Amino acid sequence: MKRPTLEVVAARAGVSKSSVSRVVNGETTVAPQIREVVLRAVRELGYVPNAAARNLVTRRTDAVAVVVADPPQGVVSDDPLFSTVVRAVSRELEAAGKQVVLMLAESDRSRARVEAYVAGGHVDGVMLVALHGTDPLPAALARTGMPMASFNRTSAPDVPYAGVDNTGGAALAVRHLLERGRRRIAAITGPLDLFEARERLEGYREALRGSGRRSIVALGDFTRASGAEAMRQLLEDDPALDAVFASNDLMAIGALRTLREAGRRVPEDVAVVGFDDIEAAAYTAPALTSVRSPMADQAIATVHLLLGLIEGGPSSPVVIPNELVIREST
Amino acid sequence: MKRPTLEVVAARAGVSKSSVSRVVNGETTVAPQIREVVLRAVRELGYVPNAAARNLVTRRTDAVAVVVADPPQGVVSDDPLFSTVVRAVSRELEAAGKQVVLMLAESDRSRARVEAYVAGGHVDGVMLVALHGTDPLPAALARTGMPMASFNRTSAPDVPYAGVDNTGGAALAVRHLLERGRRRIAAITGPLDLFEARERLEGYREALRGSGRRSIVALGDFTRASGAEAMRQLLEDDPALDAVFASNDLMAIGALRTLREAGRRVPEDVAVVGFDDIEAAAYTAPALTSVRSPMADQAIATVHLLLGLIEGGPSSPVVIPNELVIREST
DNA sequence: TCCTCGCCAGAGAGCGCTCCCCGAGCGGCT
DNA sequence: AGCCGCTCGGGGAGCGCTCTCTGGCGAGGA
Repeated sequence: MKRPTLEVVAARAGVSKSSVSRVVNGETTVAPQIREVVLRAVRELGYVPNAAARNLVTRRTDAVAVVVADPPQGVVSDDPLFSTVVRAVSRELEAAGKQVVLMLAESDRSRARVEAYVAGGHVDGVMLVALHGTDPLPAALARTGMPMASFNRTSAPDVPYAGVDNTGGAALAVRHLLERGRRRIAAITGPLDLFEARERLEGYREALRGSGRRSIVALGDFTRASGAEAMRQLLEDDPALDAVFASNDLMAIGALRTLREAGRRVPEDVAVVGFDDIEAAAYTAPALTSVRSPMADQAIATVHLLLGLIEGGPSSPVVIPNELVIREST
Repeated sequence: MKRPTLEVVAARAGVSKSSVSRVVNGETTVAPQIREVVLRAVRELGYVPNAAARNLVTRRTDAVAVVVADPPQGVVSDDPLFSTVVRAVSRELEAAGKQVVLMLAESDRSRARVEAYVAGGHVDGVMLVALHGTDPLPAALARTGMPMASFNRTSAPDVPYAGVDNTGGAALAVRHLLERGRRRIAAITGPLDLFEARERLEGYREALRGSGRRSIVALGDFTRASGAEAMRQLLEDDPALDAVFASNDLMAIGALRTLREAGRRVPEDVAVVGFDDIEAAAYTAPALTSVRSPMADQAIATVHLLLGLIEGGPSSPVVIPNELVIREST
């Protein structure tokens, strides 16, 4: 089953290849009756342009690589971040007529693969998601000169990004706990090679600084399991704590579980705040207070950043504001 | 910044284009010293083959479309299914040297886009995810003759798929509830145009049939919110119920919330079983008993089905077995 | 009436690659 | 020694498209 080519369509319509090409590409300098007859031929033959041939000569691919980079153990694997972001990004890129080439950069091998692919000019631009702060990939990709934008800040300073106000959001959460009269407020932080994690921790410290309260920090990796484990450690270190700020909701969910097992009532004994306001936050028992940072908006902003860059426009980081959603856990 | 071509590499290495092509494509009929000198030239120039040119002549694209089809309201949007499946699929396809082109088929427009894209021969095969039973897309795509495999069964009978034993799994869950001595066992079903939902409901009915118990069914759409709502309705319809089987974990989580609000203790007053055993199931309060159906395995099986098909091999549906994971909720 | 200008269709040269085919070279057999 | 056959490198056509350039033709001005 061979697909018709431009030439076949031209023959059918009784015009030249050039004219068919012009019509197909929507150029205006075509007489109406020619356009008409060409369009009919296209329809009758079910003609679809061969993208490979077109790319070969135009040097455009109409494709964008969406690179999702996190370690194999999958810090974000079951994270709503992945689905939310990838979906929002796809939808937006498709609306802009771009194909989405999804690439996972987990191992060193796949990183090299991504780099070669991008350097090979198979895409018009690159969209980065979920990068470790120490990951060399963004810098390597930036060196190819390919237009690029990142969901959240990365280690490469010149890669434009859309991010949320992590520091401000964390401070918001902690101040809320202080207002509720909590005195010993612990934090569960994410992996500190991630900018989000560092900034959220900074916001926690900042808010606490003014209050004269001591900071108590346990390290997690943004997964539920790590949140549960960190909570166990916090309870051991300071049994008198009466509040916890978790750097993301998944860890907050893990913390809730540990608290329940330890017989602590939430929020009576210990108040809990999360970050991200994922959908699951409204379904925990008790429902989780969380800092809402609209990931979909952030994803869309990143896409627009990238599209602007591809068009040759300028780019400046975008910061998405966030707000506190108060539920039962505080 | 222009990339080097085959010809440039050939000149540098002092051999013909043909030889370079052979080396690059790993053909064996090349003398070692030629291979050596070519490889060095490739390295020195940073040569990367132009995929467009290659595709143009070989008619292979080394790309696979992963089509995720669900309505815009996003039945699976926050569903771990999306991230788990898309990740597993990507990883497996990348290992096989295929590019992953992610396409969402939500609106009619995007469905048409997918169809045109596939018909246009831009990919070597199609992988279908999350399709409604009544969706005309699988049949339309099947008509293009493109190799295709589906994650879960679809309405098009001749599309090979990898699925789980939905009927058996549901029956497993319900029999477990019966063994626990439950007498009024309700079900929350998913949207009935999905095969999974229909089959799981069938399993519920089948297991109940032998026991002389009545079935009580409420309709959900696989989201948490719908599970919560369905549970409210079930409590209203039959306040004496003492167990619920939810067709997926997300709805079970919603149901748990409603039960908590209604002051019913789980599992003392009402036992709850879910389906899928997503990671969150271990973190609900109380932790959720669920039918484990390894989605990643299923995704991988689907990929292998597709790859086999692309290679021209035969194909027969694969059914992944499942097991019951018993936790606190029953 | 003739020339110029503008507009629009057609011709054709590549884009970078693969792959068929040819021919050179060499070893083994008669 | 001559011939056959086999291995392996090179030449070059052609994949389907775009885009520049050319050419034809009608309109308008001198």
